[in-house]
Amino acid sequence: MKCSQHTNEISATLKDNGLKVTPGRLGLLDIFKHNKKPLAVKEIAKLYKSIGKIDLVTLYRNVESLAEMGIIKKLRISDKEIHYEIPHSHHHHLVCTSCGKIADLENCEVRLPKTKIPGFSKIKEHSLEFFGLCNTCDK
Amino acid sequence: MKCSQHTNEISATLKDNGLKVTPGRLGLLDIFKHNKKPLAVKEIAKLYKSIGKIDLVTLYRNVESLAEMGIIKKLRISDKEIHYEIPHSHHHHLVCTSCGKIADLENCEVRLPKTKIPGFSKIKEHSLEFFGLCNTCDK
DNA sequence: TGACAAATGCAAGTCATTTGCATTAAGATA
DNA sequence: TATCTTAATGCAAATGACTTGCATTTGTCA
Repeated sequence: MKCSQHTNEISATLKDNGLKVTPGRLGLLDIFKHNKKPLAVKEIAKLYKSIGKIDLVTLYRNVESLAEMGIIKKLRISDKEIHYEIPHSHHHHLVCTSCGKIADLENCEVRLPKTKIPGFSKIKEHSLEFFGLCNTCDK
Repeated sequence: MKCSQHTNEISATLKDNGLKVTPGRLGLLDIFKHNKKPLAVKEIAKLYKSIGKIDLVTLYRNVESLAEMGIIKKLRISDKEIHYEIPHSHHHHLVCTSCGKIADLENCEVRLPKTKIPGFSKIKEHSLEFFGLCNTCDK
């Protein structure tokens, strides 16, 4: 079964990083698995209600620890709140600066530089975001 | 004189956008002109002390209105606060996820896509940021 | 199974950013 | 230049995302 296989994989990753496998974390990952778009913690909390109960604080802590181990990615695309998403196919985002709507931008042909930057030893990830107005707000 | 010429230019831009030319705004732009790196509002306030007095709230409001008219660029590179910078030569940033240190990344060879995105009419700007650990934090 | 550290929930705190409102000052007009 | 209109400013207070402290619960592993 693909699903439990995935869960086992996740459990293994959690353990590898010294994190315990808890219902709270599995539920969180389940939400990301079924919502492949950037989610703010408040949105996650709303989605969480259908699968169980969890404290906002725990959500903040779990989301942060999962981001640290690279299972989910932290996105700084909003002025207000941090978003997280599960990395699927390489993509970027388009953000409406008026209403905050976020669209995925697939098949981006960006070439990233392999430049060595003095003063920085480890580059873990990058983020490319586009900002503008969606059709609704541009009126 | 290059300096007053620049100020006149700025004044014109302010007026064109229906904004009044106030000492507060000119001082703010002066700071950006002399500090070509991302600045958080708190840092701006500190720099402002040497040229005059201004309320933090006014700073927030001015920085926002200048960003809206494209005189300065809003950067979402920190988890904690918004940064602004005056656009100089096209560049991106490298951010240390541990201490928050920011480095400019010049001569970036990124090719941006000319893709048309459904649902979005106007794309105003983009931002490409790299996240990692600086030499100091990577120990 | 029992010990132990990590995970959780609750209450309270922190801090960047925003809002309301009365006052001041730019810029247009007479 | 005096006046008028409206945006800009400063202050106090509010908002809201996120964090922290601490007591309790629960995975994990010997």
